[in-house]
Amino acid sequence: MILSNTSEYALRILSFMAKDPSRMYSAKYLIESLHISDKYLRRLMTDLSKKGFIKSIQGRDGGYIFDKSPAQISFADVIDAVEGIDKYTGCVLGFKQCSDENPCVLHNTWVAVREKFLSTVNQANLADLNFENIYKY
Amino acid sequence: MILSNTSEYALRILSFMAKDPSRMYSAKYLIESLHISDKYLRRLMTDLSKKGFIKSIQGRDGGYIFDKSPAQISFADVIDAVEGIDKYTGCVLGFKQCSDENPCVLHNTWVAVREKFLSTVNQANLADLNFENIYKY
DNA sequence: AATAAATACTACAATAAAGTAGTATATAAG
DNA sequence: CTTATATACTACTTTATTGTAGTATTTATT
Repeated sequence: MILSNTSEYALRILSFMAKDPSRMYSAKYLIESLHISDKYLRRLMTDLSKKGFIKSIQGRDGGYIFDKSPAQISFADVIDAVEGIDKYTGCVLGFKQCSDENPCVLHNTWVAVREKFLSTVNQANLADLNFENIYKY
Repeated sequence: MILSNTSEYALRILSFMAKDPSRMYSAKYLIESLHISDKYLRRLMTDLSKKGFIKSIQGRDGGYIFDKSPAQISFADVIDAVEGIDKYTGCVLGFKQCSDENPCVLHNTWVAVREKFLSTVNQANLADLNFENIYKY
């Protein structure tokens, strides 16, 4: 996968929640629907709360609900919060000094891929998805 | 980085060698030029030999030389040999049943990114690079 | 044949990512 | 105020990737 597992999970959870963005989702329901392990999902949800995407409601009948409008959350925001978008902005051959002015042998070719990736994850937001298919595992 | 470290190293080494594709390169020279650790580079070169990209010349004054024309080696070939291209062809949200016929919420958006990536790595080959800048560390 | 200088192989070590266990804390409901 | 049920926290375990060490093998040179 291009993204890390954790980014993949974060996007999977948040895009699942975006289908009905004003309701509260319990950890249990998300775990059963999306087949992500209990403790791993809970830890990730705590992280996403701290980053301001969602808020958690503790105690009996608690769960998670969006704290920010899904329309305000781009995929790039989520990836950046979870694993850092910087991972995806560097030289494909790993040369630190590579730049537009000082390009590596593959720079111009690769920039096109990178721009496509970045523009897509920046423009795609959680409210603008095709909800005809919502997978549950 | 989108690619694994090992893919990055493999591409760095092979594109470096492609500047002068008929000469032999010793491990020592590649290590010094590209700052990849001794044993790691050697093991990777052995793998690349087994995959048919290069051949090794053992014994005194040995080294590595292309076994196949760089023009015949695409970036996708190298990535596939080193870490498997399948990692980059799946659903961005990790749903195994996601397909054109049964798309996940992000499928159509993501296909554009994936196609750009795949077409680029398939078309880019080791002979068709811009050698104005060859970095050495 | 001996030597020197190179690659090949096998096993191990270090690191980072992913996943798990157990306890603590919070809160709605009765 | 007690209980049930939820999330939060801390530490540990597992797995995959990356990197290292040491020995064996190969071969040009003398």
